[in-house]
Amino acid sequence: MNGFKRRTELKKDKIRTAALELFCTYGTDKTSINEIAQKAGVAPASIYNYFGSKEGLMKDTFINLLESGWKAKKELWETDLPFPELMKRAVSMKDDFIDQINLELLTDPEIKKLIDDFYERRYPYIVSQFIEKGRREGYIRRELSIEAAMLYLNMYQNAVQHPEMLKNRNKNLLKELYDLMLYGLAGQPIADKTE
Amino acid sequence: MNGFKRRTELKKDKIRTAALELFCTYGTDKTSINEIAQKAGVAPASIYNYFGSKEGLMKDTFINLLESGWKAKKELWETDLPFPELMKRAVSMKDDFIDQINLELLTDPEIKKLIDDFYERRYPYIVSQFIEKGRREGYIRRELSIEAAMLYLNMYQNAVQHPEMLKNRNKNLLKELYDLMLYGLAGQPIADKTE
Amino acid sequence: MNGFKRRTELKKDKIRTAALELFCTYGTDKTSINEIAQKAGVAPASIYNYFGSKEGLMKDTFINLLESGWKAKKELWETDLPFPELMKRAVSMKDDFIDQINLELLTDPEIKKLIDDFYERRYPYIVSQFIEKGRREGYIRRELSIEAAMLYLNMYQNAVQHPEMLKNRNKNLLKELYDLMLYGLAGQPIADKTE
Amino acid sequence: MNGFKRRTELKKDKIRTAALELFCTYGTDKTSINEIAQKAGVAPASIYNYFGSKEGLMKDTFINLLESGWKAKKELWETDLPFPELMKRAVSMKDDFIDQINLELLTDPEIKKLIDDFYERRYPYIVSQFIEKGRREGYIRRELSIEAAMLYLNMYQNAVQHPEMLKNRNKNLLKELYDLMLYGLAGQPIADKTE
DNA sequence: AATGAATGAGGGTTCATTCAT
DNA sequence: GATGAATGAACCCTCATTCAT
Repeated sequence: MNGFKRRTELKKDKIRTAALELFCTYGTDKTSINEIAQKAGVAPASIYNYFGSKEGLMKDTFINLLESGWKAKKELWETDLPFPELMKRAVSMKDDFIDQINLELLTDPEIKKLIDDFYERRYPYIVSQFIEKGRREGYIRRELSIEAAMLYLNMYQNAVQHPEMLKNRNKNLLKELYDLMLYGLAGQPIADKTE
Repeated sequence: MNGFKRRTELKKDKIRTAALELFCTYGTDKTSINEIAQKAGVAPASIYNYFGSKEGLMKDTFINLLESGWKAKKELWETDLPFPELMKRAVSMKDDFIDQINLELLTDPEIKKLIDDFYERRYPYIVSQFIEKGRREGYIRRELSIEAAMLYLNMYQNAVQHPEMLKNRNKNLLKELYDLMLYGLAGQPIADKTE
Repeated sequence: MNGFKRRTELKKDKIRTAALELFCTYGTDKTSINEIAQKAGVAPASIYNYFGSKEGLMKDTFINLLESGWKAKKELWETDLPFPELMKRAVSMKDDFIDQINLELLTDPEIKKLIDDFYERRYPYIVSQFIEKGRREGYIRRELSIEAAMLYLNMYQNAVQHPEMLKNRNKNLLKELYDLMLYGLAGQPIADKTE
Repeated sequence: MNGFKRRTELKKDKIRTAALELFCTYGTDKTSINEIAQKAGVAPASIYNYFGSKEGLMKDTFINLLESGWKAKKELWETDLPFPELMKRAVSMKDDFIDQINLELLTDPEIKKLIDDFYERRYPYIVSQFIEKGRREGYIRRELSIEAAMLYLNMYQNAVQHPEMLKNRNKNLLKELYDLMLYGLAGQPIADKTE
């Protein structure tokens, strides 16, 4: 890559960074192209030169987010942590993955395909590995389907990352939630092994 | 109530209905007063006559939603269903209650007070009754806190009502989720008693 | 006048009173028909029944003001006060007469005629009497024209009633102004005879 | 300054000119951004690009007016004209200075400060010089306060510039007014030295 | 290639006025 | 005749996008 393209790539990244931060802080709707341009130190028109439209920039941002989130997740799964600890970390992992960016983009076929790929192939694969580990270590009963486990994980993730939850971050409450995750309303909480 | 006021009330309701639907579909930001007016078959200015401002309409919509949701919920809790059935219904009950409408309204003191009242008094009361019933019937272990139970319920509710879930409404998946609710990842699913 | 018409006249007056007060406080532009109606305790449509339009109401208000102002002024001139005192009172007399109501009405021929009548006939008549009195008592030099005297009086009236003047109502400043009125920049102030 | 900025500055000035004229003719309230834009030959949105808001444009217009008026006034005072001529010119000098633009802007702290500076420092300074000159040349009696002189000048300025006065611009009337300025109602007019 | 300027389309809101009862 | 409801036109303003340099 020559110095010309490198400088271009640098500017694109500055735009991406600015956009991501503003999008996550104020939402895509409340973030104007002008604000992004100003924060990135470029002219508004440049954003159009690079990304075509606001939706184009959102798409780019979203895909980047998805991929980097995927990478982090994959790294986590590939560690050798004991199952309960892995579970806790997976659940509490910041996941701008999917929630931060509004779903109205889903009309875009490229995005739709990516998300489908993600949900149909990549995510199930990783979750099935998670479940397999859980089974091997005796924490997950055999008959649980992957779909149910995926939903269950997402559910916990949403709950744990809910603003109210984050605000009153309460150790006991979190511990109870993790117990519920393993044993449900009826089951017996086990003695804590990791904390 | 004379015919005059009745017709007024009717129009107000048409506006409310249109607003609710559009707010829930597109979000409050992406819904313009013009759209609402058109869908309700009134002039935009009429909405201002009735509700003062867009925020006023949002407030009205939100409060209505909250109260009618509360009423339905209360009725449900007061039935005599066995605990697992009650749990399923509570969780699958449509609850635009709080999630559908954006939280930036929370600046309004009236709304804030209502929500606080709801979360500090009404909701805990009902959940504590729910838990008590679960304990009596042997489905909930004694040491579970009300806070954790509230969170857990909300979590399931959000999951069950998640668009994707609703789209692929899958009997088995739901059943698995309910099992997870009672017994977690590790526990033993019991033979289904209600289905 | 029967009871019917009397009640009608009463309502009209309530509207007039409300309108005058609001017009003078906020200006005619910033006063809405709805506000007037509410303050007067009638329906907005009633104002249209009585006065035809907002401009109609403004016209009515303006004429009333003009006439009542005229009456007060006339009464003052007909007293027997010594000239300097008369002058002070004339100048400091609250004169919503002409300034309070915006001049864009002047397009209306009826108003225009009234104002012309006022400025061409009634006001010169009264001022000429004032000047005559001033001359008789030795306070006004003989060669001063009526037009100039009219302007001069208005000028002082505006100055004395200027908000800033009213705010810092300063006895000495006022006294100086009255001296200037009689003797100008160059002349000798006389010993105060009235205060 | 390159051609780019020059053209921008030109457009800004076109907007300023259009705004000033319309503001003075119809008042700031009755002048819409659309009208200004049309008269200036730009898009309404451009006005917002340049001045931020209607209030911003008003502020700019007002400050420009104030400063340019000040400059003209200062130049006048610094000439060597004899006192009566100076006085005439000062009074008849077009002074949109302060009266033309509505006072509701005074909420803006920047404007408020400017006006205060003007009325507390700049204007008194110039008037005191005027008075000093008048005294030296024997036209102003020694005991007259600066406050009174300021008021007196303003008063004449308003009168001379009053629309009706301008309409019927009458040489004799004006001359009488200037005599009144120097000698009041009672004093002796001097033989005219300048005309 | 990069930019600052320019804008059209649309948003929320107000209000004098008319309409239906 | 009196009213509350209803509205069209206009206002200020924002912003994604295009244009001229």
